[in-house]
Amino acid sequence: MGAKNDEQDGRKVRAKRRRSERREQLLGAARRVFSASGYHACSVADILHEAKVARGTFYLYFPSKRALFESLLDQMLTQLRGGLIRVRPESDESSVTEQMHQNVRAVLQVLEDNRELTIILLREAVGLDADFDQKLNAFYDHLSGVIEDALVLGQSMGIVRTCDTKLASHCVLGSVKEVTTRLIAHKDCERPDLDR
Amino acid sequence: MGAKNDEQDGRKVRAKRRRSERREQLLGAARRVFSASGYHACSVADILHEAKVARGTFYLYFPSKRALFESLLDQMLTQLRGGLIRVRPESDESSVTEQMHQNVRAVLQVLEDNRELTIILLREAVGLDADFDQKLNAFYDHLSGVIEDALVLGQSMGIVRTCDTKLASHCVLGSVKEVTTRLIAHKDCERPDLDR
Amino acid sequence: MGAKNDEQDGRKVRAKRRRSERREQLLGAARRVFSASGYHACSVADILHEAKVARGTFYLYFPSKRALFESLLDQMLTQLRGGLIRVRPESDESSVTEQMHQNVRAVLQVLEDNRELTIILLREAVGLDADFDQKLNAFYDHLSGVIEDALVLGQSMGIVRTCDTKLASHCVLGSVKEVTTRLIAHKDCERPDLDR
Amino acid sequence: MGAKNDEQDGRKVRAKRRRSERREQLLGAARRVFSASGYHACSVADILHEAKVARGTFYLYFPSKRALFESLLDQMLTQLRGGLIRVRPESDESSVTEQMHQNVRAVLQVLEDNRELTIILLREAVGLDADFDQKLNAFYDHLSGVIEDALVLGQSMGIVRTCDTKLASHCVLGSVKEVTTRLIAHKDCERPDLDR
DNA sequence: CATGAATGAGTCTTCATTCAT
DNA sequence: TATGAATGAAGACTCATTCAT
Repeated sequence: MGAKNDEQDGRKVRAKRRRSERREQLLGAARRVFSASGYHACSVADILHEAKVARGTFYLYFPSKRALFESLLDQMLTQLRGGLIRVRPESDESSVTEQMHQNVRAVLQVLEDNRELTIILLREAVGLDADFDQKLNAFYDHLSGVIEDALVLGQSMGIVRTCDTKLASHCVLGSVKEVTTRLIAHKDCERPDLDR
Repeated sequence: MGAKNDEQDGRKVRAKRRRSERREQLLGAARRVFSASGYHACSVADILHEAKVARGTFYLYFPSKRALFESLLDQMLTQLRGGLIRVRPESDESSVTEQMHQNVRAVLQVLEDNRELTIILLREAVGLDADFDQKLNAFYDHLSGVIEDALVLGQSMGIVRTCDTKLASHCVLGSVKEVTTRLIAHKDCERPDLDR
Repeated sequence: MGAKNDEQDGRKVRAKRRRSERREQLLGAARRVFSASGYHACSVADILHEAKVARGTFYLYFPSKRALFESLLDQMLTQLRGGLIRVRPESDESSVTEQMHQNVRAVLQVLEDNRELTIILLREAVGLDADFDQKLNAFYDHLSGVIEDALVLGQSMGIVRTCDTKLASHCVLGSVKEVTTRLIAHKDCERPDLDR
Repeated sequence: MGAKNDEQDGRKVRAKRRRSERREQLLGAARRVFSASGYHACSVADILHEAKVARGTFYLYFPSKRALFESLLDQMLTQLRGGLIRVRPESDESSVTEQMHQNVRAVLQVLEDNRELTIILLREAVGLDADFDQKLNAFYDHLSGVIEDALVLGQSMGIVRTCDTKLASHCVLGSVKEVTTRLIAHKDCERPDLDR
């Protein structure tokens, strides 16, 4: 009996693994084709072809093309959020600056490691649809909030010039976006790590 | 004889006026629907409906949906370029800062006056198609060039901190884009005019 | 009074002349474009362009594109019928053969003089529409009837071999059509006048 | 293992059969509607309706309406070419005449067995488009070449009267075309097999 | 009479999604 | 679970014809 259960469990586990592998296979293919030709320019058929998977299989793993794209976006946002730390006040000034740099570096690292996803984030996900826009906005608000906190802290410690921190945070965010856009467009790998 | 020619000429002039009015009518309608639902989400039929114009009429003024969109984009880029002045070196320091502010104000003004076109520029025209991307990039390069010149000048006069001017220009550009995006999204009309 | 009537009459006559000139202008243009690209491949716009006439004007002279084509076809059939003579029995044998040759020559002459119309007759008017087909068939029946009569006569005089005259007439007709088709296609102007 | 492969193979074979059945279904429907109303007069929708097949299915089997028509035409030409034998010189005179008769009979047989395709060949495919014209011309040239060879051979054997064989071959071809046209138009099934 | 802007029915084609095997 | 044939709604675009000037 136990043996039979074990056997079943093993089968289930293996099945689950296979399932998530297939999913990943599709996500990877989608990442490539979306980043290459854009959401609208590429059809489900393109993804299928890239993933070497049959039509019906696609809909076994994702309810729609749109949902697949959403997964891709979420994947990106999660990774980005993961690398982010909230800058903590510390007695040591250098430590604070260091934390900020670390954040910037982390974000840039993720962006660079996932060039395809970055393209999708900055080019394809913009203006696709109201829901995506909201999701992106929420993320950017979060990001800009983190930045603002850091700036406020910096101001209180005298490291950062006095200014409208909210506005400034948007500027920082915009700067990062713009510079990244340039990077992925031009593939010049060198970028100075002095951001502001 | 002269009378007949005059008559014909008059007719031609009126015809030309009516033609450009119709064109504007279509452009206006397209501006509204594109900015509301995006390029892909809205069909030619939507524009037709908004403009209260028949199907065939559309193709009398534009060879394709894409071409109409291009006109819209060009319209925006032209306006934006028009408001821009190249910052000139002057003996007076305040004058230089003033010129830079003036530029920023001009750009923001155009953006604000054409909320719909701005949305199209910042949201819809991104990642649409290789040709559009190129056009946009060229424009942004131009813009960032103007900014860089101003920064270089500012540095030589000691107004601007020493830094990588190219990178800085991208940051400024990114800041403007991001802030503008926020503005058109949130409709909070007030924004400080101190940029950097 | 008489003078006034004369004046009016003169005006009417001139008007009528102008009218038929315009008509001819359109027919000529249509002949050219139809023979060049075929009925379906060429639009009313093409005819307009060739005739240098405005859109509305077209419908002042012809109720539809189809009607114009019909006029063209009728024009051709009339010309062809005109050149045709019914072979008459004569005592003189050579005279009969001569009449038959004359007919063939007349038809070929018309066909050659109106290369464009011939193309239309043999290529464009085939399979266009049930009505046209009927009209064409009627014409060909007439033609084949004339031929048959001649053959019967020839047989009774011992000039023509004994055979199914109806079938033979179709063969003669088919031969003429095929050879003509070759002629207009290859533009080799020489053709032997021995037909059977 | 073998079992699994066998299973797959079986499936593939059945799929291939179904595929060509569907294709035939569409070709058949197209044959009917094209021969009834002509290429231009009938829309893809008409074929769909006749074949009781969905819109998308059509484009799964043919890239375009034009391509489908081309398949139809090719089908006809292939059949016609298939029934054709090149007349071979033999010592026996009767054998040669017999070969020629056999050819004529074969062609007429194919034409009669495929009334719809014949209509398409003789009525619809004429003057459709430059490419089709070329294809047809090539075929007719081939045909007329075969006929000419036979005539030359006949002349050398004294069976056929002395004349311009090239011209005569066109006449024979034209005769066959014309007679066939009559046959499919009038549905009188009997025709004498003495052709010339 | 002449003009040409406006019309809208009609056509082909695409593609995300479903479903029988 | 995997497959891929079938589906049909939806889209862009054409063009013969009408009509106000």
